[in-house]
This record gives sequence, C-alpha cells and structure tokens, in this order.
Amino acid sequence: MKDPKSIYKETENVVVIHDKYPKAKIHYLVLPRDEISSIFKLNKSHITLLKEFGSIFHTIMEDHKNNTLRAGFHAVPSMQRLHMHIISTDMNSECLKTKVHWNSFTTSFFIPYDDLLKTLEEDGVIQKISSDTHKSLLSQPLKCNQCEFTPKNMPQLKQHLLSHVNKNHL
DNA sequence: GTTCTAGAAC
DNA sequence: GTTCTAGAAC
Repeated sequence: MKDPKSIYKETENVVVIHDKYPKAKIHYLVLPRDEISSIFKLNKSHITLLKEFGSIFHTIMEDHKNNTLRAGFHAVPSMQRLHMHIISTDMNSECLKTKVHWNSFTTSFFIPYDDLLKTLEEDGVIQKISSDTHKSLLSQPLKCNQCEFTPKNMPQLKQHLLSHVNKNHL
C-alpha cells in the first residue's frame, strides 16, 4: 500500500492496489486508509466507508467494461488488515495454484460485497465462521465457476478455464 | 500467504 | 515410472 507502483487508484478514505499474487487477469484490493484489522471489527458506523467501497467498485467496473468483475471479502481473511477483493471471473493466473486458492474465490467462502453490506446493515456485525465450516468450504470438490464442469484436479481445471477464455474471444 | 515433501493417484 | 495433493513448517 505504501509502494506507489502498486497503487491503482486512491481517494480521501480508500486506496486500491494491485494484489501481489493476482488470482485472475484483474485482481485488486480495496483498503481503507484507517486501520481496521478485519471484517469482524466492522459495525454500523462503517456503513459509510463500505458504501465508498461500493462506489469505487463501480468506477473500476467502468474502467474494465469488457470483463466481469466481482467484489467481496474472504470469510476468513489472510491478511491482518481489512481488504475487499475485486477480481475478474476468468480466474486465469499463474498465481492460482491450489484448491484453497480456487475455493476461497468460488465458494461461499467469498462473501460478495452486497451480502456483507446487507448483513452489516441488518445485524450490525459480521459473524466469524466455525473452523469446521472454514475447512469444509475450502475442501469442497473443484467445480468450474463458469459452467457445470467438475475437474479432477487443478491442472485439469486450469486447462478447462482456458477454453472459456477462447470462447469469449470468438 | 509460500515451500517442501511423503505418499496417493495415475 | 511420473503427477498431483495435502499437511507441516515457515
């Protein structure tokens, strides 16, 4: 975040950086300038901030009209600082290597921005998930995010994802 | 998050 | 034999 090269966009309250290990062609992280350790620290006072996350997401979608982008949070974050992922659906990346990588973006381990905002507005808090739920979400069998295909392993999945890219270009 | 590696799968 | 996964160490 301190490295100017990694910064894609910034506003008064929010910074958007390139993910260091992008898991798709387009993969940004949206961070608040305020230090908030995780989604579990959020309450209703943060709704204004989250709405800024939403508007910056819409701006970024305008920048990438040819790609489908999704915005959301990991149910168990990997980094000790609140961050929202903005990621394209192609999931085509050298950095995408493991089943855990895949499932953390394609199962309900990925909490869409709209869902998180709604939960915060309704409950005023984001609940932690149990470690059993955590494990089961990340160990689900592989399934393509764009069709019903269920690959046997990661190399097969990555090969299969290329076929979707080619289809989109034809 | 990444790297390493034993043993399962092929 | 090689490929791949998954768990441990970091």
